[in-house]
Amino acid sequence: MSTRAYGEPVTEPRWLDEKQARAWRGYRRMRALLDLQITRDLAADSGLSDADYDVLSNLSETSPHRLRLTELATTMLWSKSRLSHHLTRMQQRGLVDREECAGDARGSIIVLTEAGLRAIEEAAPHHVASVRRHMIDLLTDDEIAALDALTHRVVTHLNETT
Amino acid sequence: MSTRAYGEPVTEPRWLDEKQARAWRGYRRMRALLDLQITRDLAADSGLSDADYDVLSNLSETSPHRLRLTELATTMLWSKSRLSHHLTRMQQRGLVDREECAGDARGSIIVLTEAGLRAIEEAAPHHVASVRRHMIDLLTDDEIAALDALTHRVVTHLNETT
DNA sequence: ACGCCCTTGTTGACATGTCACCAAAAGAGC
DNA sequence: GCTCTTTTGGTGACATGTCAACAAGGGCGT
Repeated sequence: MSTRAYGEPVTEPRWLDEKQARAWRGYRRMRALLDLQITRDLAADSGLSDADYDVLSNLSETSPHRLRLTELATTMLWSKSRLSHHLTRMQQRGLVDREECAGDARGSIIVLTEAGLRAIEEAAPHHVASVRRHMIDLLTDDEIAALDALTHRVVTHLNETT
Repeated sequence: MSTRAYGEPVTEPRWLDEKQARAWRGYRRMRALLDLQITRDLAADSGLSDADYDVLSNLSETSPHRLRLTELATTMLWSKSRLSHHLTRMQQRGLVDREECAGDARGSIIVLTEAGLRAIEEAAPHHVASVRRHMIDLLTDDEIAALDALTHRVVTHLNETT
């Protein structure tokens, strides 16, 4: 006979075993600490926030340094609202600009300005050094390979989960 | 003779090689997608935010279900200010309570309420299932071990960087 | 052309996080 | 006991993120 009391879930939850729990907690802690450190480095070296850097980085990787707002939002996994607000602030600082979209009067094309380009070009070397120092250079080749494989599998799964 | 122009950095930045870049981008993307998904699951299953869950989880893991604010903040890597604000909101929802600290009149002891305990106990199984579904169960034993080793090494390094 | 529905980007209200500052109390040195 | 410094937790102003609603335009069928 079952010992399950009224209201208890039918299936006993499958808790994480010790190794899984260690890995999960380690991931969470690394995530938090790495974020703090990289944010600090970025602000100290370049006066940019993570969000600023991401926007500039994505824009600078396109050929004519411009993207539709929706496209940029999708790439960055941001809501259009969040991006619009953030771009307004970056525009006031002269890092990006908005252009009208030929062929779609609703459209807003986000352009990397000269100042924005300079900002990301100056920030990038410091940022890469920071990423190396606090993570990449601490890993073996095998670990880099494992991280690559594992993260891409999880990403694929999450993309399919819509 | 050097071709370094005036103002250029003395040392050429060591960019990431292809494998490192793939791993780094994969990590960043997994981080973002996993966050979104787990936040969604948590809200849908339990009506809690990530922040709520973290607070409740840390409190529930202590013996008498209470912690000094500073201690909790340190454990969570949050600022005292952020924690204080968040606790005020959680207190209004009845999930936690503040007690005076015997022996230190400045002190604020954060207590998990009955409602808070119920909330975390109901949320936990769903949350673990979510973590499994979107990450842990997608990894091999070797990958779990690699993740464990790698994250703890990075965490140790970051802790030493003060 | 017209009606209909979808997409686009923005906005304002509100939730949350950050930062600088503060009062009160604890702790250290004398 | 008495300064002086540090720690503690909180607060308000402000920066940032979320959410729902919106106006304006595109695209489609007829």
